[in-house]
Amino acid sequence: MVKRKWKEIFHSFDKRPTPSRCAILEVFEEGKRHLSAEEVYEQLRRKNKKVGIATVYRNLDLLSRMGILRRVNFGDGREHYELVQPSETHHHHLVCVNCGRVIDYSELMDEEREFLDRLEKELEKKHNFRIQSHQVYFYGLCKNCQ
Amino acid sequence: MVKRKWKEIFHSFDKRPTPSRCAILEVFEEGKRHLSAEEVYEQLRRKNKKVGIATVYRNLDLLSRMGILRRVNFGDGREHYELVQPSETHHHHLVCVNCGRVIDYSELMDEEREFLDRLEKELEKKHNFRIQSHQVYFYGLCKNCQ
DNA sequence: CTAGGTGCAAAGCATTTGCACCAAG
DNA sequence: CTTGGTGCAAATGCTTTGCACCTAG
Repeated sequence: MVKRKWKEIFHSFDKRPTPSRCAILEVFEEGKRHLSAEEVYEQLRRKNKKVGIATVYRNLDLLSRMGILRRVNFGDGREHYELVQPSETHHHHLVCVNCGRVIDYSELMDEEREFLDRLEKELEKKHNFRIQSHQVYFYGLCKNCQ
Repeated sequence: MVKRKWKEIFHSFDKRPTPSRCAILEVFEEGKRHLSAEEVYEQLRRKNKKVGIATVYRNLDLLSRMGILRRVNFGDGREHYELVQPSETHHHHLVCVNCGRVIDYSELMDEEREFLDRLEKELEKKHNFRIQSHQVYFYGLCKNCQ
């Protein structure tokens, strides 16, 4: 089931909540995080949804432009996508430089948001730049790779 | 001229400071920032250094693994590289989502470092993760694109 | 000499595009 | 019936690799 809110977003962009698009959103709704296009395609096949890989790419791009998904890049040579949670203004990752494992974290988010908000205001003024979002990545070794 | 410190790093990795490698480092030393492989290649041609593009890729990778360069990704489909400044433990960017322009900034770095250091310690303990570095990206519209 | 480096061309991958066909408003 | 959406295959673009040749220690 695709949330009413999403249908509204689709219509506000003059786009249709097609079966392919809903199926893709369902994959992310089921708890899968930061998936690559190929991984989304794989999940769809596993659920017996036949969607071409080109359609997956086109819709991941569309959903990102609509603000439903967010592109993230972990330096493994392909784009990954994750659901933008309604209450969330940003989202951060620990990336293992050895095995590529990615951990999402939310520690100290309040403090972090407070600090980054202040920094954003400063940067906007100084560089005449309108900041829309930000991403923070930590790189290192996960417990298995140390 | 390639700094003595770099030669030492090369030798500690059992690699040679070849003309190609020195020429690549010189491009970055001349103030060029976050260049793609193709852009490095172009700069070399402009300086009449004949280095194959494959060698550029191989050496950008090598220099990154040696910690002399850092890979950065601005979401434009290719990797970029920049010099790691000796005194610098991290480096941040404002990326224009419209034209792709990238601004480096250094405001509030002390406060930022203090905050991020604290966050890193917390994350390391909680996730048993050994953090080596981090990157912060702000996305938005530059003054020309607003 | 001998391992490390390089250039060139070919190969590899992730992603995009052209086009004919399908489907919803 | 007309615009938007899709599948398929071909094309693209960045990056890597195989291999023969070159070069510094």
